[in-house]
Amino acid sequence: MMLEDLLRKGLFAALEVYGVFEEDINIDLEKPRDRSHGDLSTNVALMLGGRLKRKPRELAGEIAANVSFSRDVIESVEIAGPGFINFRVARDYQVKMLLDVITPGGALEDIKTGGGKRINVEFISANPTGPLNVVSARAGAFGMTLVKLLDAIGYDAHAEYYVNDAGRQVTLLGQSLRAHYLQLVGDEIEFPENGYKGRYLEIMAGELLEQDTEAVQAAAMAFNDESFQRITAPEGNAADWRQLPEDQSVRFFAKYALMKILSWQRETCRRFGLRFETWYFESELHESKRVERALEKLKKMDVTFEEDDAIWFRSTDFGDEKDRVLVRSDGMSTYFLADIAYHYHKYQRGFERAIDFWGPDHHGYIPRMTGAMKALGCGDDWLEVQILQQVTFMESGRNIQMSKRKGQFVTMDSLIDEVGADVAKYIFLTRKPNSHLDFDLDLAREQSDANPVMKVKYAHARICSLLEKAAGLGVVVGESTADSLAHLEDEAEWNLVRELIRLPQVIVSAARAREPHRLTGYADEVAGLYNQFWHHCRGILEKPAERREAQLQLSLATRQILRLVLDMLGVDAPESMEKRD
RNA sequence: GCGCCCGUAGCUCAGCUGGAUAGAGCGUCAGCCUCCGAAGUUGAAGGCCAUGGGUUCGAAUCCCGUCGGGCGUACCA
Repeated sequence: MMLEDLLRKGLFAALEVYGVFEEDINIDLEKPRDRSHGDLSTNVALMLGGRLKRKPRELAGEIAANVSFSRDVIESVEIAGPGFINFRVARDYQVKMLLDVITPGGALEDIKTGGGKRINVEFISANPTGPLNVVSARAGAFGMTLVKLLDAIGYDAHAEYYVNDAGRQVTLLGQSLRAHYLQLVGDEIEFPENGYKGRYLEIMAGELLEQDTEAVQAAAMAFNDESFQRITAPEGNAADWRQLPEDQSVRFFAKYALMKILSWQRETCRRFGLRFETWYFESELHESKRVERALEKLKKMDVTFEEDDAIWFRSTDFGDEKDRVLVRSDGMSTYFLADIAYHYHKYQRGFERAIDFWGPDHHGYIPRMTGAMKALGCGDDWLEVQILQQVTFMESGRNIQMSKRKGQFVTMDSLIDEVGADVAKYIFLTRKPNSHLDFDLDLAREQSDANPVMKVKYAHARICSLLEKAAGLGVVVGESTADSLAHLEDEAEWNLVRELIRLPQVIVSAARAREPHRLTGYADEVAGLYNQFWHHCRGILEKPAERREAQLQLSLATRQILRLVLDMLGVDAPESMEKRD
């Protein structure tokens, strides 16, 4: 049983005389900021004071006198301030907790309460009309870490990427590439209005010009594999495409562009350490008639109506501010309908819950989408949308406007090239999801001490170095046991222990709140406390055997926990780092 | 106009779902390596938590108003 549960149980036993039971109140136990206030603290007396018409401080005194815990667990119970009850946890018990955290099958197993339920986490899902830009990097870092967090608390989380390879934008993409291509061969052609003007399409057109059909087919073969088989190479001879009727040739160009761009996007994700179990293609929804079937289902649920020759969804019944079109008056289905079909298929694929990460420009889309899922009977909470606020990129003190059509944006690749995936991910993950983020590219490029991730990596490398040195001296660091950790003495050591044993609850709270950034805060805290311990307890290897053993064990435990957290953040934990001047 | 998000140190941001004296990094100033890794560490300076009310034992945190900033308000995707 976790310590908190143990304390709650004891407190409720003491509260029975007041007629207060578990269902009446939620007992908070938290780690006080000030260490003189003990290891854990509760405010029950303050919460119950008003209700029981008692002075909180007196009530706290009574409760404190009535709770009984084994001395092996709780060393002392004190009341303080306006009526807090503070518990001091026995140090032997803290050691026990630490062992429990670092031992396989221990505390980190106990928090796996998800029962293996499948959760779909969809993120990035950028339009396949250009290279991924840096905005996707933030979503990638968040999504991937959330997947790992959910797995850590016992769910079966599934990373998914939705590819919008249908609709008008794809046609526009084909027209754009075709225009670039024809311009290269000297044809007079007007560039499509709102076409994609990025350099990458110009370059792509140039490459295409040099390739023969076989090369294109070979590229398609290399691109396709079992996990990613949707877009195939366009048929026919590249050189002949310009001779075809426009609509046909546009389709060919679109297909080619999609293939190339998706291969870029996939490669960028790979470089950034993102793994998607599924790349889901919108085109498949149309081909498999899922879009039509979703519409039929909605009609059957009686949440649609016809007006002005269009078919509408009664999203106002689900809290939306107006009803939304599913099928336009010209008979074309909307993106919204395809999206409903997509999410409904997620539901049918057996996910207990779906979490989507969207940009702030889509927040108005939430009520209609969650509404549609409710209408289809998926359950009120089945679809959960997390909005990731905007990233503003600063360069030379100015904002960079991101526009794919104009071809002005910072690519995710250039971010990885310049600051490295680790640094980028860590920085994104120190911010909470719903706040705007100013990303200073100049600062990031400097690789300076402004990178908080370095402190954590450094602490890890330092521990590795210490353990290596110990091994070189013939010092054997054995199994971690209560005995081997029994000789911790210094306050700096206990401070570290207290932080290390918080790991399970940090993971649980970060996962439940969908706030992966709590992990970076924790990593930073652990690294800082280790550094303090380090400076305060110099000369570990020269100490008497028992002290040395305890401190090496503590270092080992710290390293294990840092590795685990860094792994969740997708950040490498290096054995050594280059020394700096 | 309406809706959503945000406003915390000079700058970039945390603040563990309402707790005790508001935190970190960068920048500034002053210390700490003949010693296991100084990308570290110890300390100083820097705050009317945008603002005015409310809720209560207690508010940066919850509610309402105001002011500022971002985004959205399509038979686009």
